[in-house]
Amino acid sequence: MNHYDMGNWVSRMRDQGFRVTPQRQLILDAIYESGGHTTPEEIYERVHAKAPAVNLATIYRTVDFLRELRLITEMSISGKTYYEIAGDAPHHHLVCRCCGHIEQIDHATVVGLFTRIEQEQQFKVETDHLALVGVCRHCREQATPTAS
Amino acid sequence: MNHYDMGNWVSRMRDQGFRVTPQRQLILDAIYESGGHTTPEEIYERVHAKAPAVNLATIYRTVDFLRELRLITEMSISGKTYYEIAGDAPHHHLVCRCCGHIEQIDHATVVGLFTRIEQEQQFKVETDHLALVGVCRHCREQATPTAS
DNA sequence: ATCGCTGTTGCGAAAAATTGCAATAACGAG
DNA sequence: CTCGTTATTGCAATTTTTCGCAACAGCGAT
Ligand SMILES: [Mn+2]
Ligand SMILES: [Mn+2]
Ligand SMILES: [Zn+2]
Ligand SMILES: [Zn+2]
Repeated sequence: MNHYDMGNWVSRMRDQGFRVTPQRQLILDAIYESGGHTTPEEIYERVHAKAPAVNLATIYRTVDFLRELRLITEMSISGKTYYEIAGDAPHHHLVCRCCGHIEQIDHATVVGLFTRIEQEQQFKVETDHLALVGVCRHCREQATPTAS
Repeated sequence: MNHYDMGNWVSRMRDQGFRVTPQRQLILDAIYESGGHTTPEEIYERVHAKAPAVNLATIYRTVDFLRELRLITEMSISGKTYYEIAGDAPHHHLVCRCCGHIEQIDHATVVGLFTRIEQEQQFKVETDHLALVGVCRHCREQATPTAS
């Protein structure tokens, strides 16, 4: 037993016919230890430090695999792709296109929209990591001298 | 005069110190003619048919440029990047992760969330092309035999 | 119409991400 | 524990996307 709910996903993985490999554990660990949003390249470096034999292609394949299993979430910010451990409570982000600052908002803020779409369109929204781009409070003040 | 509001963006481009080149017109045309969401590769083929000399690198650079000018919108669906002419009214999409079907929803559906975030967090959301992933009506019926 | 400044492009090279395939190893059965 | 099946990995080759830079060309000024 290490951290998060390891042991849970181990059996869940095996039950579905997938295999629990040291590579998958290392990669999941690396994402977890990175704390926040991390890139395949960062994951690779972290894993490579412990296990130099692990190939970069395995990183790409595995993050995709872990995402499909919903153990991690994927987010694309200005072209780059980031991964993060999927906690029990989903969260989302506001990304400032001026200063690049990223702030977090919780699921409750957006879930109203999701349920309304589900009621009106019978479409079950499952997005668990949204990135809304815009202008943050600080940059708005700066950009507005007096006018408008 | 051709279509959309050409002539408007031409001067807007020049006013900002950018140049109106045949490549940029061809690429904008290609995206427009594609109708819906299109990829850099598709844009390239379309442009290449008319002007074989245009380089693929120019496609990538130009879609980025046009996106910054907000003449087109960028959307990432399951890893792939798509572009589309930015109409006067923004719209968004519901993407089914089972069948891949994409349906459109209009800005009014989501704008409530945006204004609420603006009021509560002073963050001005400008996202004009959201892709919400989930399960469409059809796939939900199929996947639910009787239970739950 | 010509000139000069500098934003853009084409081109080749580099970097990032994906894929096919043979070798490896997880893990259920005996 | 040993074996056999087959999911997974490492590796090399491909494909996709980005980058540096010299040549080119848009466009304002003359
Ligand atoms: Mn996050
Ligand atoms: Mn669209
Ligand atoms: Zn900002
Ligand atoms: Zn569907």
